[in-house]
Amino acid sequence: MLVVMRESGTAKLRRPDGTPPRALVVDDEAGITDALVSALRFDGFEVRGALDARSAIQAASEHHPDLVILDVMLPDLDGFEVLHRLRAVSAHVCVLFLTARDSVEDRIRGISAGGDDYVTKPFSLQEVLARSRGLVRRAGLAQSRVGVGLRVGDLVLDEDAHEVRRGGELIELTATEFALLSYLVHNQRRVVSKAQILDQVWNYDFGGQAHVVELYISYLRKKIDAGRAPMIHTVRGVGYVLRPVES
Amino acid sequence: MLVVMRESGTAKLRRPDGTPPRALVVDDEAGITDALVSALRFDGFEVRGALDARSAIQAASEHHPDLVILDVMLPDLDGFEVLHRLRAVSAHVCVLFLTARDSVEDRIRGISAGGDDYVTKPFSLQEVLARSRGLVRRAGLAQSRVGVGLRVGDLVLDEDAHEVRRGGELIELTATEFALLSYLVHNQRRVVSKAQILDQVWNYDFGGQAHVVELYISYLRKKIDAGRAPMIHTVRGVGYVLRPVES
DNA sequence: CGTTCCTCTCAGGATCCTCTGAACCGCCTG
DNA sequence: CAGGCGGTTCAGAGGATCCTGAGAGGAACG
Repeated sequence: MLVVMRESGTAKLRRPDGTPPRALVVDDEAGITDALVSALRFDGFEVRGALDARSAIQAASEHHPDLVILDVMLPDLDGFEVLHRLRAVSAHVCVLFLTARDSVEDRIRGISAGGDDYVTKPFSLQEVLARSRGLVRRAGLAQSRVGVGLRVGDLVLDEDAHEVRRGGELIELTATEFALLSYLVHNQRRVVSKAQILDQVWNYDFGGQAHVVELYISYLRKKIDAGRAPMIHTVRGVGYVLRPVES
Repeated sequence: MLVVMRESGTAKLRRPDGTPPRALVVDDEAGITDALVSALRFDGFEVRGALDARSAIQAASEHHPDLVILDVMLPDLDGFEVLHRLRAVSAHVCVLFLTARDSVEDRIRGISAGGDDYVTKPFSLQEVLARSRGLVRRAGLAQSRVGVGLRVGDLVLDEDAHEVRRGGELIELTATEFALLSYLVHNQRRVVSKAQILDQVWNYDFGGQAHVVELYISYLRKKIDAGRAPMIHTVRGVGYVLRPVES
């Protein structure tokens, strides 16, 4: 259904006809919907947003998304009822549920299957993006695992296996370190500000200071760049950038 | 009728013409149907779903499935009657019955001859998937048992024989341990969350906490990894992953 | 109907991760 | 040259996460 096209290290998701994959975001909090819509759009999806179940089903029947990001708690309809109707419209759709941490979590269980996944609120945009990419990729590449790894120079990042290698050597990263590096890899050769990093990598309810970013950059350097030609560069007053060595 | 194609350790079911095997899921509970459809689809089947006998027979005559997963208790028609009509349409279709625990169990036992099987509710998705794979594989490979074993490094898992070996040595596992390992093997090199594991390996009505998963991972480690290079790895805050030793 | 085995709950303890605070460094500017 | 600013790094508290032993309850089996 979908194939992965390589292009200078980053894998780009494409449908068989060459068009970008389509996503639909459904959440009644406009702020969250907007953030997800623009994040997914920037990541190469063609996206629609909806604030309630009714318009979500409407949008799905016009737009035929490959992926639906769906808040379980909607004002008008139950999330599972929505899922069933969505499946009736387009059978092959993947669903990524958004749930509150403790309340609905257990109700999800027992219903979600291979084509579905879920993320608990509050989440980071990177988390949702990573899961979305994973779902869509797996839906299209059931028979092949080629193209999963992202490459920057001799740095390879496998989001499925949660694995990072530099020059073949496996590097152990914590969850936050991995999310940060993943963000840098997806934005390689582009300077990203500390504010952007905070927005994308940390949970949206995180109230802390940009100092954490500096700290985790420092951690990453120790693990990724240790004793090697550095790939993580500081652009003073602007942010950070990940570049392949020597260019 | 069907052959097994190997690809880097995991076996993939294929029909003789190279197309994926076709399945039809019939259950009047939409949640169960959706979950099974999605799970089978991600396992490589081409799947249709139906909520009642009438549309099931309709779908079967259009879709010509190799496998039908059939709830015995349907609103409009008896499951056995459905089976009879399905067999009229396509003679050598495999049927996997879904039955309530106590009600019809013994009647099924008599009925289920000649390659058919049944699973009692509440079931785990892994259980249904394993039986489905088994039925379809046996229907296509009556004379040969090649390709049954799944391999990850020196770990070999035979779903038919319910047998696990590491480095040739036979390892005794309980039913739950086997189901968990089977799930990990089918998702080798991919990190799976505790929530995903609960969804797939435990019965869908299981109300317990994700803590059980940790417990069974611990059991598995003692049996699989004992005194050897570990294959089961914890990814803190994310889940677990099964990897062949040193790669 | 008794025995055995399996499954799950509970709780203690160990480990690891994350973030705060503060010291330090170097560059730029006044 | 002094001071300020941005960035880096260290050390440690607190918390989250995970592991494992002990044991109760129940299912399966003879």
